[in-house]
Amino acid sequence: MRIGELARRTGVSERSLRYYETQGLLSSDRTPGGHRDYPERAVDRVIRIQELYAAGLHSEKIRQLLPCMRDGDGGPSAIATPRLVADLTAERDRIDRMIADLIRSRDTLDEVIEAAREA
Amino acid sequence: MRIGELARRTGVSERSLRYYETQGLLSSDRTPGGHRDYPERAVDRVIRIQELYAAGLHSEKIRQLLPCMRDGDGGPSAIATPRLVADLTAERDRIDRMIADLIRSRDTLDEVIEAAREA
DNA sequence: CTTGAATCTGACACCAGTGTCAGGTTCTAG
DNA sequence: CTAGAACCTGACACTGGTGTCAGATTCAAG
Repeated sequence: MRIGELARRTGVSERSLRYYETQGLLSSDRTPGGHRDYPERAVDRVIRIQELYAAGLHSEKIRQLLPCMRDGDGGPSAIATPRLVADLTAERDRIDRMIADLIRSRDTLDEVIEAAREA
Repeated sequence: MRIGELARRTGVSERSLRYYETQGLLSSDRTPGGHRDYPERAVDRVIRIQELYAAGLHSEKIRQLLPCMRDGDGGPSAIATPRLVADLTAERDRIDRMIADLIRSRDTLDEVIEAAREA
């Protein structure tokens, strides 16, 4: 599929999709004229990438991580090195703390919203 | 207490504490010489502010929100306006989606980490 | 009083993913 | 063939909370 459709289906801008490519996160075939052509499984991959970005991982970590992930069609094509596992474990713990923080903030908002609803 | 102690106890840099003040999020008394002097409850407030920042709220929203929050000593000093409630509800939903995304990313990392541990 | 630690203000830089624009090329329906 | 939509590359800017530095002032212990 073309970049426009991929953008529409993932909710990620064309700009970002091209950026992902420069970062080695996303590859594409090219038409004879040079237009990008993506396989169906690019949709899942882009969504994963977007989620990982949202989780605060940087391009480089995502790039290292991607080959170790279970892909849409089949198992992972690589196993994380001990070094990478250590990094990812740290990221995991950071994400855990982030989730806890977000829950507290959500509770705070709920409290204020509820107080206003009761008034 | 002084800004150094507040920074230590909250884990927020002095730089950020001063920035919060310029944004109207945090007030302080001043010593005759001009040094900031914080009350004990500033600790909780700073932590709340930090959490809200981490949740993606901008200064302006936090500034509007703070007076409506239940403080350490007593109820809220203001009730959110309908306009603010609408904003906060949108933020709340955004945070909900963010939490869901984070959980997916955490699961992804766990999978990769586990795969490496088994290997 | 002295001295070192702590604090003050103001300014500059950064991060890194994303928005946007320009100017040109490719694709595809009619 | 043609027109318009879609895509290409490259470049510039932004965002906004935070790090950091400089130079001056204040605080508190000896």
